[in-house]
Amino acid sequence: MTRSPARRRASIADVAQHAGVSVGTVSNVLNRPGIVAAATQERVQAAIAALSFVPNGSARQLRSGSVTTVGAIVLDLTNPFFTDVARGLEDRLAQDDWTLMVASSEGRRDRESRFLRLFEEHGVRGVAVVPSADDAAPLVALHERGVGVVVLDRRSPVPGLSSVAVDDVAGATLATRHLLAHGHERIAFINGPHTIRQCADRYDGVVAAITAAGLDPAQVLVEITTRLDAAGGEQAVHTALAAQPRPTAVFCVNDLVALGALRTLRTEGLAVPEQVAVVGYDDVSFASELFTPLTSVRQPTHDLGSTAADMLITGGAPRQVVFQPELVVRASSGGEA
Amino acid sequence: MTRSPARRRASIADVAQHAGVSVGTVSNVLNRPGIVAAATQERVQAAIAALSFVPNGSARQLRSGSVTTVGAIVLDLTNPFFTDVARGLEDRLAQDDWTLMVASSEGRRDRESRFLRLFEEHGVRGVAVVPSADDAAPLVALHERGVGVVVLDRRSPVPGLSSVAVDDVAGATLATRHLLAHGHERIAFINGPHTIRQCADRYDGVVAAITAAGLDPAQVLVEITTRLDAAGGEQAVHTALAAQPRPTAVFCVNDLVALGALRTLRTEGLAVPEQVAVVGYDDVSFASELFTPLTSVRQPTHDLGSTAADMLITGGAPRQVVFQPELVVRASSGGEA
DNA sequence: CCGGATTCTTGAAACGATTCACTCGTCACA
DNA sequence: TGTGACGAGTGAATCGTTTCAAGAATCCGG
Repeated sequence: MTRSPARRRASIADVAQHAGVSVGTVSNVLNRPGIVAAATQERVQAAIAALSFVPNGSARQLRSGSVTTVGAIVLDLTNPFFTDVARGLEDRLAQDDWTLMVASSEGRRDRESRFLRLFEEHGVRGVAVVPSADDAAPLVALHERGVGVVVLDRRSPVPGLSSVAVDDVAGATLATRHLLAHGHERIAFINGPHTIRQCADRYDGVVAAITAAGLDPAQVLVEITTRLDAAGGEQAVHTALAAQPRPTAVFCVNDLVALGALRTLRTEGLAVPEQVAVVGYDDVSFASELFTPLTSVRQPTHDLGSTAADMLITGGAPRQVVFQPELVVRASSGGEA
Repeated sequence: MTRSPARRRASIADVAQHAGVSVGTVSNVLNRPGIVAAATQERVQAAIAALSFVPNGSARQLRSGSVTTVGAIVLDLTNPFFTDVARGLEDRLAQDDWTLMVASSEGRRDRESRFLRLFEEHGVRGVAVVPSADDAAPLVALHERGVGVVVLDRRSPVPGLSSVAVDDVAGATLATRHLLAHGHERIAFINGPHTIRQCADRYDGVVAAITAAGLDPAQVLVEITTRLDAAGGEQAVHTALAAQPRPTAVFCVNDLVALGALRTLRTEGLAVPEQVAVVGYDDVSFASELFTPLTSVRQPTHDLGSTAADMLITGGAPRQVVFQPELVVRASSGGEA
């Protein structure tokens, strides 16, 4: 307690000296207590306590090679969808006493590769990544260097990588079909950049639904690209309303964007769903309690994470899992058609 | 590319051999390129690329001692309040190219100490912790071992530790005074366990406001303890409504709890604010867009995080910063008194 | 052509743990 | 009394970097 803060951390050698044993014995007390005599063990434990010794993780890892940490990179940690996925990862990892480090790429490739490198340098056992772009090469290379890799929330573009995804084309089709069934013939789709695969897939789903209904996407659809958060939604909806003819429905690529859209629609004095219908994506927890309860596409978030974690723990050949989304209809789209 | 995945990672020695130089030179290329001849540098870089060499972070750290990573432990990563704080930390750290590892304690001491230990073993430069309990001893000990420590979202109980907090007593007083001004004389306070200091402080604030109004807390107040999430709010509000006489207002310790409370009130057919007024805490992004826009206590979340990060980076003597909260009045409490 | 600067490069000693081949008593049994 | 087995503990090698004193090579002015 009176030790100066600047003092060097106690090492295993200090403990050994203090307890009057060899370093090997201290290490044994730490890692295989079974083979050390009880009396010796006590003395060593006392020394550990006296010096408040904490083993140096770098040294341990350097020598033994193994860790039980995995890294996760998501697009946006302030989006409840991704925190729920992270929770799923954590829960499954905790079962095997592994731990999770989470990082947020903000959809930027430079941040993604920086974290990827950081994780690799720290020798993580595996990574679960929601990619910021389509290029799988860095992930494949990482995998070839012996690090477990799971692509999260989108199908792996290459067969050599595992992935856990939800069918985004189907989800967007569900939502769009619903809006078409309500008679909307002019729909704004507030989306993120197509470099993010989920955004591209959802766009395809929207187009597919429109085409399947015998309509012309060029007539029906207005796509607006924006940032994937509430502020993005606020801005984008202004653009959407300026389109001619004016859309009667807005489909948002996620619920945060939808939140922003609803906010702007309200300040603009437009009634939802009477004047403008709104549909979101993710069905986050607050969707049901909004001023106008939000129709949204629900995804099995927790399972997404836990399945990915399971793949990293059990290893094995790459597999691609795809879950199916479902549409949760609420007031913002006018209810059941 | 054709290398077997099981192969050992390339080391600096492999690179040195491949490039026909010594390990020292490779290290210099990596860390002080200035002192290496251009031609040599090129050869080494080529070798690095050829072997897809990634330096071993453990070894580097073991030798050099220093890292620029800090760990953060929050109570609940699915609560937007804490992700906003984390974002504040991240933003400030990024300015100095430091990186953040986030972990969620779920309010459990065992998880908190596990992560604390993990961080220390990995040699983090500092930690920012929202403590799960009142005992500062482990944090003080950690600090004495030379790790930077900032207590987040509550005042440090001891002078030796830095902290960045918001005045919780004041925040709760603000909210309660507001409800009293609206004529509520029977108020339910849905709170978390008092072992979490924020919860205890907010309780004190509620009591202070009631007393200051010349009323008897025992008459006015019903406190219900629950989990700090939406599900907790749903349950607790049932208990609150069963109290005799029945409360006409519910003050929730955070907005997630308030979200659950609103949900239950709606399914129970009780009008907000006419039959039951509701006030939350944190003013998360969706508070303004709820079915009944939520009156809430706003805290400077981002600043909380960035200030903490700043303290960790700049070091210096321990200081305790306290921000002031403000009340944002919306419909759920009946608007301005 | 020499001495001294200057510029690069080298090689070996750390860092702090884990691991494993050994040594040293003890004890049981023939 | 000798032998083998067994339980405890030892100590040196090892992991992959960084760092630094010292060596090698080149250059320049006098």
